Amino acid sequence: MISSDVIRGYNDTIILYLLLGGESYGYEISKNIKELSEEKYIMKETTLYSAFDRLEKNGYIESFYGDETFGKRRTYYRITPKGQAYYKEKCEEWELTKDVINRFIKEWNV
Amino acid sequence: MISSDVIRGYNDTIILYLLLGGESYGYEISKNIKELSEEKYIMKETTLYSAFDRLEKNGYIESFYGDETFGKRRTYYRITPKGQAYYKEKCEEWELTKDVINRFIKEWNV
DNA sequence: TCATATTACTACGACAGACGAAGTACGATA
DNA sequence: TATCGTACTTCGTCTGTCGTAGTAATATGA
Repeated sequence: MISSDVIRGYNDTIILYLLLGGESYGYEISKNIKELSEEKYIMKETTLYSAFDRLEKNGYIESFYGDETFGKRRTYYRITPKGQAYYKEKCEEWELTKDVINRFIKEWNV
Repeated sequence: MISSDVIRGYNDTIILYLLLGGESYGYEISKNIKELSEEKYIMKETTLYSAFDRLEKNGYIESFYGDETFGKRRTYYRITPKGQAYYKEKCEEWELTKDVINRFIKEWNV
């Protein structure tokens, strides 16, 4: 399992990535993260929803209510152009980060 | 420049890596990080020294005073066997983390 | 029919780690 | 005499994560 301190800086990016694939809502995104990571990373609910707030405050996503006539009402999110630009930036940063951290990592493939 | 939230989970690992190369002290480690990362990552002093405290509390490093007869007295650190084991663990975790985050990253090499 | 599970959140409070600002202490150089 | 570089230390703030708990609706099974 991956410790949250490691992935911390990428929670927002992970959410934005999934929203690039179309509008979605909390519970679905949570399941998608679990699936795509093959259970190796599970984002906690509170972490997820606080990330939505932060992303919306920054203008990276927009929220709206679904028109479900059944079940509990969902809050849907869609990525904004600003969010897409931010996502792209983060992807570039990631390549740099990988490169830098790798310099401090040894390979133990013995 | 790399944002600190990203590298957060690896500050301890970075320090341990440098201590694997031999005993050292804060200021030197700070400079080594700067050099090895080619200025792409600069660990803040407060972050560095609080990491030392944490690492020592966890038994991953040991501290001792240098016997400088000039200049301000340095606190040296050396990595313990427990610290080496922890470092190794972190290296393995890093491979997993890279793999997971990569699944949420797009390549923009256009 | 009653309990439990699943979906879909919200609120609250605690905690850890990063970091800015400022200060201390020493030596070397200009 | 002043400033720069070395080598830290203290203090307080902020952000993000997360545990706990609660709400609200539908679906499933005994």
